[in-house]
Amino acid sequence: MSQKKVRVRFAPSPTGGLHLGGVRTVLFNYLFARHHGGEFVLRIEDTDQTRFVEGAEEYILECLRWCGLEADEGPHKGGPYAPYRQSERKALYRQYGEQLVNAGFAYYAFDTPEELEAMREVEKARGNHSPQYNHAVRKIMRNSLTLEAAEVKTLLDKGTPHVIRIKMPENEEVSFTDMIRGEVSFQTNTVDDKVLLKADGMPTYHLAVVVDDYLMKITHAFRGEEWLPSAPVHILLWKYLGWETDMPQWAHLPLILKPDGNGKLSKRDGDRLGFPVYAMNWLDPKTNELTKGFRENGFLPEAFVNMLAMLGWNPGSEQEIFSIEELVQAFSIERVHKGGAKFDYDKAKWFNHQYIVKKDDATLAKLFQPVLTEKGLAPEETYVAKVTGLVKERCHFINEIWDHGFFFFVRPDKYDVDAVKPKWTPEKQAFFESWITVIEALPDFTFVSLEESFKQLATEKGIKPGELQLPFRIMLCGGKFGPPVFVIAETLGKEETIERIKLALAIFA
RNA sequence: GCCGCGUUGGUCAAGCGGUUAAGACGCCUCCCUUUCACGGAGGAAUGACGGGUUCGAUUCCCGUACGCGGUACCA
Repeated sequence: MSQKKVRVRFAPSPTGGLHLGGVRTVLFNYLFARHHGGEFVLRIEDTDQTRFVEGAEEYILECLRWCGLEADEGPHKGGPYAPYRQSERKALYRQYGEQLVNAGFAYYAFDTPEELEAMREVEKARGNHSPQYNHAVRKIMRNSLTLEAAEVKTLLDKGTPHVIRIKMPENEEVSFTDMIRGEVSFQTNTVDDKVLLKADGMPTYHLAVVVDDYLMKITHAFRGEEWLPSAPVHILLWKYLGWETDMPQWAHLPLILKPDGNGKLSKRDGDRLGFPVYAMNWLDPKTNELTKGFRENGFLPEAFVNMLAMLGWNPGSEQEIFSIEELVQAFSIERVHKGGAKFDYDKAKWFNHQYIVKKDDATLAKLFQPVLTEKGLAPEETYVAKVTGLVKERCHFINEIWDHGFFFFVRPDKYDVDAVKPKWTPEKQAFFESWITVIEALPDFTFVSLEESFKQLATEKGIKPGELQLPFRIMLCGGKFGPPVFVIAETLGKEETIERIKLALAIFA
C-alpha cells in the first residue's frame, strides 16, 4: 500500500446545468477526500470547443458553493497544478500523443471526415452494425501505419490535418479492479482505435483524462458508469505512457434513473414529472430555456446533499439523516451500490421536510423572506420567525411556509363558509359577540387565557366548545388548516383577532 | 448487432451459505388533534427465470430473460 496523499477530482465539461447525478459524483469525491484527509480538485474538461456554453463554469462553481462541497483546487482559486481548465493546458497534450506514436502505441491518421463516413457506409453495407476504426479497418485507411514513412513526413510537414489514434492491441485482455464492481475485464479486439488528439490540436477526453490525472497526481478516479466501456483505453494509456504504477484506482458510480420506466434521469423527465433535476435554476443562454433547480424549488442544501448521499450509498446502519460531517465520517466507496437507482422525489421531499423541521426559525425566516418581499409584504423579522416556527412542521419546502401560514400576514380573502354555515346558529353568533368583549378586557392576550375564557364562556352559554372552535379557526384563517387556533389568535394579537372575528361574523350571519 | 455492467417489496435498500428476509419513503387502518401537519401503534407488499455446487442457497457458479450503458475528431 502506498502512502500517497489521497487526491480526487471532479471533471465536468461546462456544457450546461449541473445534473443531480453530477452533484452526487461531486459529493462522493468530496466525502472520499475528506474521509481520507485528502484533497479534492475541480478540473474543467472543456476540450470540445464546439460545445462551450457561456456561464456553465460559473454555474458549476456556484452549485458546489451552494451545496457546501467546494473544491480545494480549481480554476476558481488556482493551486499547485494549475491551470485547471483543459483548454488552457492545450499545449501540454501533444507531446504525450507523440510520445505514444514514437513508442508504437499510437499513430497519425489523415482520414478526412468524408473518408471516415465513406468507410462507415461501406461497413454498414456489409452488415456491420456500428463500424469502428479498429485493428482491421486501420489497415485500409490513410494513416502512418499504412502510408510510407516519407509520405507521412511530407504530410506532417505540410501541416495536413490529422489526428492521433491509439493503436489497440489485438487479442489482449485488459482488466482492472473497480472499487465498486470488483474485477472488470475487456477484450481489446472489441475496442476501437480511439482518437487521442483531435485535428484542432485539442486532446479528446481519453488523452486528457489520463494526462491530467497523472500530472495532477490523482489517486482515485470516480466517474459515472457510462465511462466503463472506455476504461480499457484509459488503462492502456496509463501503461503505454509508462505511468502504470501511478494509475488511480477506479470507481464507476451507478446511474441515477428516471422514476418511471427506465433509463438515465434527464432534465426532460423533471419537466414531464414536475420536479427539478438540476441543482440550481439553469437558463440556457442559447435557447433561453429555463430548467428548474432544487435550490429555487425550496430545498435546503443540507437536505439535498443528504438525499443524494443515500441514493446509491448506505451506511449499513439504519441512520438516514446525516450532517455533512457525519457523512464524511461514515462514507466508504465500497458501500456504494452497484445497480442504478430510480430517483424518488417523494423521498427527496421527506428529506427536505426533516431538515426544515430541524432548522432554526430565524434562518428559515430569512430564506423565506424573498417570498414575502415578492408579495410586497415586509413584516418584522421576529414575527416571521415566529410564524415559521408555527408552521414548519407541515412544510416540505421553504416556499410552503406561505401556503401554510399566509393568514399570519394577510387577512383571509375567502372563507370556507360551507364548513360553518350549515351549523351556524344565532346562539353561536351571540357567543362570539360577547366573547369579543371578554377578550377585550383580558389582562394578557395569551393562548392559555384565550382558551380558558373561550371554554368558560361556551360552558356558560351551554354550547360545546368544540363546536365553536372550527368556526373560530375559519374566522382567523379562512379554512380548516393551520396551527392550534388559540396560538394563532395570540400571534395575531388582540386587535387583529377581534377585527377578524367581526369581519367573519358579518359573513356567517 | 457487438461489448460491458446490472437485477431483493411501487421506490431507496440491509443482508455477504442456515434470518420470522431489517429499516426508510410512499400507500392503507387506528390513536392523538373537533383543522391540517407532526407524533404514536399496526398493516399490505420483496430476492427475474432455469440449471448447477452444497446437508442447506437471496447469498457461490453457469445459462436465459429483462434493463441500462457504450459503440463520435462529445464528454
